[in-house]
This record gives sequence, C-alpha cells and structure tokens, in this order.
Amino acid sequence: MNYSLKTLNFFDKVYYVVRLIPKGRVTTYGAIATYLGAPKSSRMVGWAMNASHKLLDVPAHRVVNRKGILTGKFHFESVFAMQHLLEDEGVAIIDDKVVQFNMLFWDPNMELDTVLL
DNA sequence: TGATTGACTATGA
DNA sequence: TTCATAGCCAATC
Repeated sequence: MNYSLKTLNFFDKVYYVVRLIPKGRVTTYGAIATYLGAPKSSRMVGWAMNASHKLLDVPAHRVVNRKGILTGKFHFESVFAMQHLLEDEGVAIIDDKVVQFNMLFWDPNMELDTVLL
C-alpha cells in the first residue's frame, strides 16, 4: 500500500475538501482534483467517492460533474437519495441537473485559501 | 504483472 | 446542448 502516502493523502484530502462544501452548495470532481494539485485525476475523485460509502461524513451528494448532473446518484442507496439530499439543502434539481449550477457552484480553489498540499 | 475499469473532463462536430 | 472520442491515473481483478 504504499507506495504512496501521496495516494492515501489524495483520498483523505478529497474527503476533507468534500466535507468543507457548504450546505446548499455543490462542486465538481474536477474542481476538487484541481485543488488537490491533480487536475487530470478527476476520475480518482470519483473513485474516492466510491470508497467514501463507508464514511458517513462525506457529503458525496454535493459533488457533481462539471455540467451539474448528478452522475453519481446510482451509487447511492436509491437514485433519488442524492437528489433528495440536495433538495433538502435548498438545491433544486431538475432532470438530474442542479438548477443554476453556476451560482451554486462552490470552487475550493476560489473559496479556500488554505493549501492542503 | 498487465489489462480493465471508472461518481471525469476537454475538445471537436 | 448533446454526442462521440481521446486522455488521464490509481485501484481492481
């Protein structure tokens, strides 16, 4: 396993950043990956989310793809769980897409000054 | 060890 | 906006 504390840190950082997402806001896999210094590893963020199933603290529902589509909903308990969680936080969802995604988008690169690396 | 996979993204049509 | 394709990189098998 190791080979890389870096890799492990990557996952941990993903969880850390995701937990920082304010309620009622959303971000993207790419934004998180970029913030972690690996803009090309957006898929790894998704992979981390997949592993985050065990971690109840990770609000994976606040992470969508760059179009604002809830592509990860199928990985939740039900395909409506993700949408419902977001709506409960005040995020409107229509046709699996975040309404006014551009406004609700929370970019860690812009909002956070802390450097985790 | 090597090939496949995936909650993605950028680009071009 | 949507569709298809290519590139990405770590985890899985």
